[in-house]
This record gives sequence, structure tokens and C-alpha cells, in this order.
Amino acid sequence: MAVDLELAPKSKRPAGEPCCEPVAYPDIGRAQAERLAEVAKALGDPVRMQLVDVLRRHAGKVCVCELVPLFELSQPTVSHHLRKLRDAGIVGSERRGLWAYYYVEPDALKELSAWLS
Amino acid sequence: MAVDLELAPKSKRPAGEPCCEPVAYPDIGRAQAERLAEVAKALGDPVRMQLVDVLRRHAGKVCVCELVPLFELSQPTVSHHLRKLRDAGIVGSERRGLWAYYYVEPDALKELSAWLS
DNA sequence: ATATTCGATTGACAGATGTCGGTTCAATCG
DNA sequence: CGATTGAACCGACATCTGTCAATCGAATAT
Repeated sequence: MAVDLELAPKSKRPAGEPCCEPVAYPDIGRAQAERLAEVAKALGDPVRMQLVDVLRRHAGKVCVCELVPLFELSQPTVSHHLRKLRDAGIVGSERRGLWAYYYVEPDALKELSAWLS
Repeated sequence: MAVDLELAPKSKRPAGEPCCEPVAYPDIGRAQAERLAEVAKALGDPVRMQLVDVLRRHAGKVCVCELVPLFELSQPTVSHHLRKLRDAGIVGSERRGLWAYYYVEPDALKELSAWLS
């Protein structure tokens, strides 16, 4: 696991040229790196990437019965991917009667987006 | 695996109320989803997230001997993470004598960043 | 009440992932 | 030359991940 960064003293150099200029400290700490990585990891699957894309593109909320036919996957597998996205805080769900509707949490991708740009 | 999206006809509804409004087609296709997911997956680890952050923050190039002490990880493990990042096209490397220098590929994160915002 | 439907959960499985110790290889130093 | 050093590679290991078939629970329809 990573530790919260501390620039250790270099080991001795064999040649006159130094290995490199002193490295810049990471701007993000361990905690933020883990939050960002959690979101990125949830997006790190083509199916989930497309799921989020559909949900984001849809103004309102989309029910699972609409999502499953978009993929050549079983319903439990799609449900599993939706759970991953929900665990990462990227999407939310709401049950209305027999159906479940999913939607993208508005601010879920903001931090990652900000870090990337 | 995902298929290249096609809105299948709905199954019959139990009640009068429809399940939901017709879903928006995903804007991204399978190929783009896989590219985006590949980058996101590579970023989906706290260590790699911090690695990229250090490299991005550093104007020039950083050598591995600087990166290893930042983590409580063995050198082979850091090397492994750097390889993942390189395989995803996020970073590049250059050997100069005994040392290896890593840097962030300028346009590597552009597509993901654009999709996120 | 019984059957049906939607969606989540469980159990199982192959495959990938993170980590390490040990090794290897190229380049440098003495 | 031989010894040392930085970094990548290999083999092993436990864990996690993606997928499915089967099942379950709740809500609805007949």
C-alpha cells in the first residue's frame, strides 16, 4: 500500500550526473487518491462505462428493464454492474412499484473530472 | 460482453403505467467505451493514481528511483504499476544510462477528461 | 390464492490483479 | 576484468472480478 508520501533521501549515485531533479510532491494525499481511484475503478469496465453514458445522457431516470437489452449480458450481471456503480457513489436508484430506476448522481464525477483537467 | 447497443422491444408491462420513457441511445460505442474504460481502469488504483499525479505535477521527467521511496512498496511492485500505466498509454518511459525516466503522455487523459465533462 | 414479472442475491467458476522474493540484464564503477 | 547498481522480469500466492444459472422477495395480474 502507499504511504502518505515523504521524499526520502536518495541513495548514492554512481556517476556524477544526478538521477533527476527533486521530484514534486504529490498534490493529492492517500485519502483523495483512494476516492479518485474508487470512482475510476468503477468506470474501468466497458459495460459500466456504457451504462453511465446512457444514464448520463438520459435526462430523467432509466429503469433496469431498459438497460438489460442493451447488452448481451444476463440480467444478474447487469444488476451486478449497477451495484458496483452504486457502491462507488456514481449512480443512485429508486424503486417505483415493480421497477427500479437508476440515475447518475449529479456530483459523483466532478472530483475526478476536476483532477483530470 | 456488451453489444453495440440496439433498443430492443420492451417486454409486456404488467400495469398500465409504462416502465419508463424510451431510453436514450448511448452516445459512445463499444470501441470508445473500451478505450475509455482501459484508461479508467489503469487509474483505478490508489498507487497508480498517486504515481500519475506525481508525474503530471512534475514538469520534466521523473526517474523510478525517486518514485519507489514514495510508497511502502517493493521496487518490483512499483515497476509493475508503471508498466500498467504504460500499457494503457498514460505514461511513457525513457532510459538514460542506468536510470529510467517516466513522464505522462500529453494527450493520454484528454479523451476521458472530455467525456467526463 | 395462484401465477407472473422485475430486480436483487447467492453460489460457483475461470480469469485477472496486487504483492512479494528472487532473478536477470544492462550499465557503471573500481 | 569483477563488483555493484537501477530497473524489469518471473514464479508464486491470496484476493478480487466478471459472468452465469438458480433462486428469492416483493409487487402486480388473473
